[in-house]
Amino acid sequence: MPEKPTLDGLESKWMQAWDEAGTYSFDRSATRENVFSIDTPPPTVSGSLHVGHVFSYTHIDCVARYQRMNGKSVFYPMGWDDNGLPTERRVQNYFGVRCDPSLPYDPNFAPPAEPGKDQLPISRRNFVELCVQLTIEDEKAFEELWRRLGTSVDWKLTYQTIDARARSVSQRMFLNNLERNEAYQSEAPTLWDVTFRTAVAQAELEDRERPGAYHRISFHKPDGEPIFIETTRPELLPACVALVAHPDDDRYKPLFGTTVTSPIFGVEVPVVAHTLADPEKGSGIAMICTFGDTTDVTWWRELQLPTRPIIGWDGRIISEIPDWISGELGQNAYSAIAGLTAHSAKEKMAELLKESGDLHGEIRAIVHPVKFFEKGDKPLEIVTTRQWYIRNGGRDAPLRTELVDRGRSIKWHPDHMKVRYENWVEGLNGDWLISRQRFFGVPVPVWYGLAADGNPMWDKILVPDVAALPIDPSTDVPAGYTEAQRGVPGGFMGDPDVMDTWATSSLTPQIAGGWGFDEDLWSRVWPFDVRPQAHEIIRTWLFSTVVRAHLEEKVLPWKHALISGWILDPDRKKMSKSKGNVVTPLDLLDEHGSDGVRYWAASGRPGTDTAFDVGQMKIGRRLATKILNASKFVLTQGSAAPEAITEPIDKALLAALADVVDEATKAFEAFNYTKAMEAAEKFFWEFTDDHLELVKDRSYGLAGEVAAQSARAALTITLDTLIKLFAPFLPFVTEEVWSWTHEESVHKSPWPTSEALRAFNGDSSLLGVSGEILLQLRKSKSEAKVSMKAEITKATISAPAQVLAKAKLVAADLKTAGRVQSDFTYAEAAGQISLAIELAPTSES
RNA sequence: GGGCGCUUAGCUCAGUUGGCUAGAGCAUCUCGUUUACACCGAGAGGGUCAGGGGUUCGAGUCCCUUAGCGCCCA
Repeated sequence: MPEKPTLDGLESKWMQAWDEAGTYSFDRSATRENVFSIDTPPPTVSGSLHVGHVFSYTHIDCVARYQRMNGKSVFYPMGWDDNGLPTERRVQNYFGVRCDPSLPYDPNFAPPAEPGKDQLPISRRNFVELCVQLTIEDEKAFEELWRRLGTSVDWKLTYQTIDARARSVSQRMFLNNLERNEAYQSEAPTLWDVTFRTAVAQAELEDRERPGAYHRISFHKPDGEPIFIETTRPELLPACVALVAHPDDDRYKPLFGTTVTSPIFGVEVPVVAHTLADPEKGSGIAMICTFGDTTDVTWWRELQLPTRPIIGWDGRIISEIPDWISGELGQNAYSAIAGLTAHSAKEKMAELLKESGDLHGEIRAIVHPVKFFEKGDKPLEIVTTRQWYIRNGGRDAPLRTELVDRGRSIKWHPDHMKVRYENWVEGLNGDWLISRQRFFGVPVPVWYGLAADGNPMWDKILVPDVAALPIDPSTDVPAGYTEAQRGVPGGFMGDPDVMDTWATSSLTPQIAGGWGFDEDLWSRVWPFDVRPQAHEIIRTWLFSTVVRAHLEEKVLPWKHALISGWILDPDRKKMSKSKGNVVTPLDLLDEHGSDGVRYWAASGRPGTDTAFDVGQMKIGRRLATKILNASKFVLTQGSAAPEAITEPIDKALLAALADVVDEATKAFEAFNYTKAMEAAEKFFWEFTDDHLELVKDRSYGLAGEVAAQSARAALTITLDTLIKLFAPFLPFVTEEVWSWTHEESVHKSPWPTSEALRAFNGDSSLLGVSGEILLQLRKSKSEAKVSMKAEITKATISAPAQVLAKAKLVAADLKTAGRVQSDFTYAEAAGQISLAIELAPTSES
């Protein structure tokens, strides 16, 4: 035991010791009922480290540490989510390169020392190599933070969502889905990000309020009479396929079944009826285009309208003049907007309409919700492409019902988070689009046969042998073919796409748990006990994981979902980089200590958004310091056998402690780590402030050896128990204190139980009586503005007889602790305890 | 527009099935160097539990309603 204990240096000391001793190693001889398995979020390593990480990972770590002490073999792997768009973006900026899949691989390629002004085009394989290289660096920084924070992860179990095992699991699961017809391809209108030139899924969408403008435009009836529509997208006029109004709208009823002609382009389009047309909106009649928004897609599908696409994959107006525009005027107008971005085309179109006299009144500015890719910064377009989908109930009511039921049978912490899941599943409007036209991801593991004319036969899907996984169809060759047949008529071609990141990270339990490659491990961990995560990814990560487990095995992937809240800055806004209020987590850990920061994090209950508060971290650090000092005191007193405990107040302490143990245990079983910590903390401060002060002199031996032994034995038991109760939250200081008297780690010691403590038959109400008397003794000195050491000549305790009887049991300790010179006198009285106190005259008075 | 959550002391938050004379920490004020701890200790002040209505012997807690904040979904 150090002379002057300190928190400084505990992190590095114990990080290393735990690593060397394998303290957190998963014991894979344990069978399923003795395992606690955690499917923890693989963080996106290309993002920056922030306090949100520290926050939520502390929560599950507290639970993991409790379960470990509770006798479970804890399966707690860490993964890194490195595949996907964020990494591609980071590599582009970091190295100044971009992926051009048409280029050949350059084995001698080295990235420029400094990113140039223009991004250097490189082959896909070179690009992927850089992605892998950079993520390995990023992962080191992440691991360092996690270790520093004291997460009790088994680092031997780490995986990456791009590593060979993950790719293999992901591809194998996809092939299973394909075989069961749960994965399918479809040529369909798709939400498309023009910047990244990839399809995006419903789960990746977000609505953003954007300025727009209503343009009032006249179409023309056969008799030349105008009919007015209002649109925010006049540039799509050449893509118009019909006008639509509500079937009950008397203004337009006579027009249904007739045709009108579009201005400038002179294209004849039908007027149709559909209930989705809103009579209140604009003029009540709208143009349907290929495709302005998802409602256009619905109309197009349900009314079986033609397809007239004019927006290309790059978000610009397609250059070639469409064949449905025949007149010279229309063709010239189209040429004027061809090649422009949607934004520029809109302005040009407005000009042209003004010239032709078909733009009426003022352009009316509005603000309206526009769909964006959550990682993108241009509005999504809708283009028709061939994509892969996985069924998720989005267009299949029975499956949807099954998935809603699955969600309901998860034990959510807090419970109300389940509605997020239900809202999402019930609002799905299509299957899960999993193919992405990107590069750094798990390839869609199929090839297609090429017809004699060289065109792909999309329905002639060539699948790899499971034993060959993972594969890359752009370099691997399907069975029965040779590389020479790639891209030639009668040969084959690889699917050029990769899968959505979520298509792989929805399989983290399978990847970490050994599905398909370590059946022994799988049988010990599956289904997992808990999925900890933040609420904003319930619709993505949580839901997609449920989908995959349901499709594969008709089971839930885990029993519990532990949902963390967000970190809010002091203005109650979500912490974000753009606001410049993100704090570097390592600096925080340096300044307040890992235990201090963990204390703050653990004070945020499941699902509750929590203010970023260094004050709480300071309190946590103070608690850790207090634990050091109180432990030093208790352990310096020496110990004694439990049988030595004879004093009623010592037994009372243990009885109260038993209640705390039960409370903390019950809270942990309900995943309420905050409540468990608060119970321990409240008791600890009462213990140090009152009980230690009360029994200190007796413990020194001032009342004889028998009474001293009773105090010491009770103090030791209490301290040991408290250290264990704090261990899940403050792993460093508790380990330090524990190590003074134990060989084995506190983190592998058994969680305390209350039975042994209750066996002393203490009466915990004694603590309340002694505490109240102690308070009044102190108060009398405080009000007299004298030292706590000042002597009291006489004190009379007034209380009901029952209470007086209890007071007498503690009188000896109270007398010495309060520096009362003569024995207490007692007066029976109804009501609260009250004291009449006479202070010894001080030298000044 | 639909849904979920929140609103309790200056601040951050507890408050179980209604029993509360509403708690804690921080901050504030006063006092105290006491051999575990000055990164300390002791004591004190501070609240119409967002507003309104209802149920009940009794409401911070249950019901209705209004307002504000946050989030999810459309």
